[in-house]
Parts: sequence; structure tokens; C-alpha cells
Amino acid sequence: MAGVTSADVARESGVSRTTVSYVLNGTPNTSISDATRRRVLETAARLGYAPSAAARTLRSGRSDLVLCVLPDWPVGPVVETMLDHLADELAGRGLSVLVHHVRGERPLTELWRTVTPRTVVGLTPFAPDEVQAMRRAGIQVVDTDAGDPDVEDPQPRIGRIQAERLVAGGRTRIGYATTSDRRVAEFADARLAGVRAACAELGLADPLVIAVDVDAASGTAAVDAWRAAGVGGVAAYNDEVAFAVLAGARIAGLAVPEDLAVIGVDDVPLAALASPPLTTVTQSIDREAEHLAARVLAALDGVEPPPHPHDAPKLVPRESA
Amino acid sequence: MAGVTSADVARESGVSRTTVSYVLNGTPNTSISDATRRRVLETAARLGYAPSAAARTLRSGRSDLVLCVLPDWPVGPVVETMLDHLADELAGRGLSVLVHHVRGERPLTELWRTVTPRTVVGLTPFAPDEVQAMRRAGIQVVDTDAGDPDVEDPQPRIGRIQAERLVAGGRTRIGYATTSDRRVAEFADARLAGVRAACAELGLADPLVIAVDVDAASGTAAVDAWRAAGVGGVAAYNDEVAFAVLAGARIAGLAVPEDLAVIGVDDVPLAALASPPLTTVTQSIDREAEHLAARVLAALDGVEPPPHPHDAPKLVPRESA
DNA sequence: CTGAAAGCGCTTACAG
DNA sequence: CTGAAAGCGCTTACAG
Repeated sequence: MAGVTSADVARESGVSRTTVSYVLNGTPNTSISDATRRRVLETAARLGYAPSAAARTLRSGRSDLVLCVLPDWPVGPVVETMLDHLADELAGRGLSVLVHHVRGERPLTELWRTVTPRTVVGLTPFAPDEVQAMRRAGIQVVDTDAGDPDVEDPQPRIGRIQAERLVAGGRTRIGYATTSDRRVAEFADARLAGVRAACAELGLADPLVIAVDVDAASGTAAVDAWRAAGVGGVAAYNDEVAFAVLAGARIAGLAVPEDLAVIGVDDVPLAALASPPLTTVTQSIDREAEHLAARVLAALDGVEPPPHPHDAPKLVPRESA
Repeated sequence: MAGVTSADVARESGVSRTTVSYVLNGTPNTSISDATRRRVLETAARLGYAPSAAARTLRSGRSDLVLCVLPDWPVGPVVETMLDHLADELAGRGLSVLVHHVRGERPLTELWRTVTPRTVVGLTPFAPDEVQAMRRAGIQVVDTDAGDPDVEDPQPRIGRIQAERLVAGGRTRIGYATTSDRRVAEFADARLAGVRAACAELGLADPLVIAVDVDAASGTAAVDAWRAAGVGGVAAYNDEVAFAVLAGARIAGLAVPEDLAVIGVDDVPLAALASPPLTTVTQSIDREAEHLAARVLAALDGVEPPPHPHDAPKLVPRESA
């Protein structure tokens, strides 16, 4: 049950708790004899002393935790990469990253009050008053860039790139394979808006939108409908949906890209291994991850956050479109 | 900067902190007048009071956090599913799940001392003295079942199932597509051991083992080597590796499964959409997730953990093998 | 029926 | 050069 406290270390070393604290924290301007210092250090190590962060947090009002709040929707390798990068960067400052998936309606407030993190990083947007409450509690909040009017939403641009690629390949009637997952509807709609805009500008008909689940049957049904409508190229919400379309085309006996071109989004690891290799659109995760870490560090140091890197999403040309 | 404290609520309500604590915690056997109770509740709500968990944790020595420690290797949807389930189950008890990816050498000790979780759940094995230290600190530890001698390691069985399927399909020379990722070497080796054992029992030659990266070039090279050695069926470490083998076969112009049968592990969402649909081996994640949640709850209640469900890994027959 | 007081483990002015 | 004391916000015996 124990839990070695600084008092134990003090008693065992024959000094006061003050001295123990000074030594262990390396408090500056506090000359303690080398002998004492060594003795305290040695005792602490021998006893396996580790300070109670609860006490420390209570006293200082601040912990060494960075809480990352993830959205409800399934995060892919993209987000994992960002978190990895963040954790690495922050470890150098003695901070630990903790991840929380928001689930249903459980209020976030309780959690950050409980954890008392130094910083809360939102990979999903926070309610404005939630942000205010955290700030008032002295917690740094690094919110998603989404609300920032200076930062262009990259989603429509992704859709444009998809559409332009399909049209460049000679397709005149475009289909859009959206997702039926309501949790990511916002992204899907924003991408679709980009596809729509590109079609309009290029003088093409509005894309034929069909929701496609990540299974072959759904892909087949959608492919049949697109073919019936004369659709020659499909932009998919993401690579997984594109895989379903690919499977549907294969079952329907269509050649890709000759009979039907397909283009995804994300460049997941398996995209290059699709049959045929999937043409897709990707954002520079590394850059994005670096930017996030930089913003957290800036918040920590109380300096201006770095400007958002203006790296547009890029086409990854392969064989499917 | 504030942070409303129970003292604020007490003063504002004209009662003592004791009363505030009693009311807010619904302490039993402590008759407080309904009027007072209402007043306190109302004041707390009005002030937006939320208790400081740091103080609470310091006092009680226990927080309402469940810390899940994830391995260094990339967790797939499998682990995400388990965590979802766990979080749901635990939310009902007022507990929040926090996830930590172990990164490099950063000591775990610091983290759990910092968080003071009620329970630490290890999805990766802990060092025995780490477990002891946590237990000594009064933290419930739910370790992976791996060390339990009563629980059979399912990995070799997975390999056996793969080999048996290939042999049942008429293959007499087996290849094994292992991973080059050292972090999961343990799993790959255990599965390979199962393949080996099955081959030996069936009177076949030892499988030809080749490390395959998740890219087409690596898959192609491996496929060439296997063909040269007369290998007719390949068991892959997991589905991703299997995709690389599939891609290699396609590039080499081989028909799957006629010329080369391929079988994966995991049944990732894209497996069914592979070309051809990937035959694979899966473990019952739902059952596994339920079991994990049950173990955590049992630890919390101080009751015997439920026995491990003896659900063997199962073949998911599709077209690739 | 409600309040004063102690104490969880830590850090940091403030005295010696 | 080092120690006694206060206080972070909470809960809970213990008195009234």
C-alpha cells in the first residue's frame, strides 16, 4: 500500500523535506552540500521514491500531461502518426501524451477537470464555452485549425483534385461515392462540394452521388447504377470506399480505369497494393503533424503559434484513374 | 484563472464545506435538510463548480481514471474496437479511459505515478517488477493474459489453421510471408511456429520464410522466390502482408489461388475487397473485448476474474486460398 | 442536523 | 546552508 513519500526520503536521509525537494527538483540558488545532495539522491533511488503527481498537481495547479481529445469517428493511421510525432516531441519536455476518444455524450468537462492537463489538444472541434472554461482554468487549449478564417478548409480542394484528374482522363460524367457514416458526413460533404464546383466550372453535369458501404455488395450496386447513368469516373470519399468501388467494378466485369476510373483519398498503406493500384489524394501528414506539435509547444511557451503550413493536398497518381 | 472550489460553494450557500461535500457526494446516513441540499446543489450549478480531482486523488489515493497502455507497434482496428468497448463499459461506472502508447524507453513508472489511475490495463506485457510496483501503490493491474499458463497462446494455432487450409487446397510446398517489423516479431514467430508444426505433422517440407514489406516490389520479389522454389501456397503474417503478396502475384501474372494461394490473418475491413477476396484467419474480437472489460470490472470489484473464453481463431474462407 | 479540524504529499516563501 | 510552517482542495471522523 506504501507509496514512498518525500518525508520518507527526508527521514531516511536525516534531512528535512525542504532539502529533499530542493535536491530532487534541482532548485537553483540553493547551495546544498554535495554530500547531502548525494545522500538524498541515493536514498531516493534506494527507496524507489517517485513524487505523487496528485500532490504536485494540487500544489501547482498544473500537471505534466497533455490530453489529446480524439473525435468519435474511427481514426486511421493518419491520426496515429500525428500522435506519435506529438508524443515524441513532447517527451523531450517531460510531458506525457494521453489520448481520449470522445464517446457519446459523456461530458468532456469532467475529464479535463479530473486530469488537470497542462494542455488539451483537440483533434475534433470543441464547443466555444468549453474552450473558455478550460482557458479560465489555466489550461492551454490547442484547438483544431478548422474555425480559423485564415486557414482554408482543405476538403473542397481535395474534391476538386479528384474531379480534375477524372476529367483529365477523359471522363465526362462523374460519380461520387460518399460514405453512409454520419460521423464523417461533414468531411464527405465538403469534399463533394469540391467535386461539384469543379464539375460546374468544367461544364459537366452534377456528379451522381451514391453512398457506398465498405463491402462488395454495396460497391456492386453502386457501380451498376453509375454505369446505367453513363458515369465513367468515380471520386470516392476515401480509399476504403474506393476499394469497395473497385471490388464492385471487378464483380461487374469492368476494367479499371478503362471502363470506370476510380480515385480515393488518404493514400492508406494498402492503396498502392490495390488491383489496380489506387490513384488517390493525400495531405502531407508529416507536415501536419509537425505543425500540431509546434502549436502545442508554442502554447506551452506562451509564444505565437506558427502559421499554418500552406501545403495543398496532392495527387498520388497510380493506375486506377 | 479561478477554479471554483467547494469553499466557494459553501460560503455562497451559507454552509460549511462538510455539508457541501456531503450533498454533492450524496454521502449516505447524513440527513441534511432538503432546503439546504437544494440550495447547495443550486449554488454549485450556478457557480459551475467541478471538484478538483487532483485534491480528490491526493486525499483518496485513487482517481477515476483507467489507463490503457498500448504497445509500441501500430494498433489496428482490432485494438480500437477493444478500447471502444472498454470505454463504454467503464463509463457506466464513472470511469474514464485514457490511452497511452508506450514510446521508446520512456519509463512507464513516471506515467502511472503521475496519473494515479484506479486501474492500469496492459495490452502489452509489463515487466514483473513494474506490476509489483503498481500493485504496491494500490493500483489494479489488468495485464495481458499472455503470461497465464492456463491460457493457451492462440498464435501458433493461427499458423496451423493457415497451413491446414493451404494443404487442404492441394499445396504441398508452403511459404511463409513474415514481417520485417521487429516490434511484432514475437507474434510473427509464434504464428510461424504453428505453420512449421503443421507442415511437419503433415509430412511437408519446412515452409520457405521470406520477410515481405507492405509494398508491391517486396511482394513481387518474394513471389518470384517462392515460385522458383515450387511454393504453391503462402501463409502471411497478417492481411497487410497478404495484400503485398497478392500484389506481387498480380504483377508476376500469377492467378490466385490457382497458381499461388494466399491466406492472411486479422480479417481487416479491406480483406473482403481484395482481388481476389482474401481468405484469412480471425479471432473473435468482440468476445475478446468483452473479456477484457470483464476483467477490468472484476479487478475493480475485487472479485475473481472470469475465465478466458476459449474461442479458437477461426478461418474466414474466401477466394484467395 | 451541521461545523471545526486534520491530513493526503508536495513546494516555497520565510526564518534561522 | 537547512528547517518549520503554510497552503493547494478535498473528505471524513469527531464533536457539538
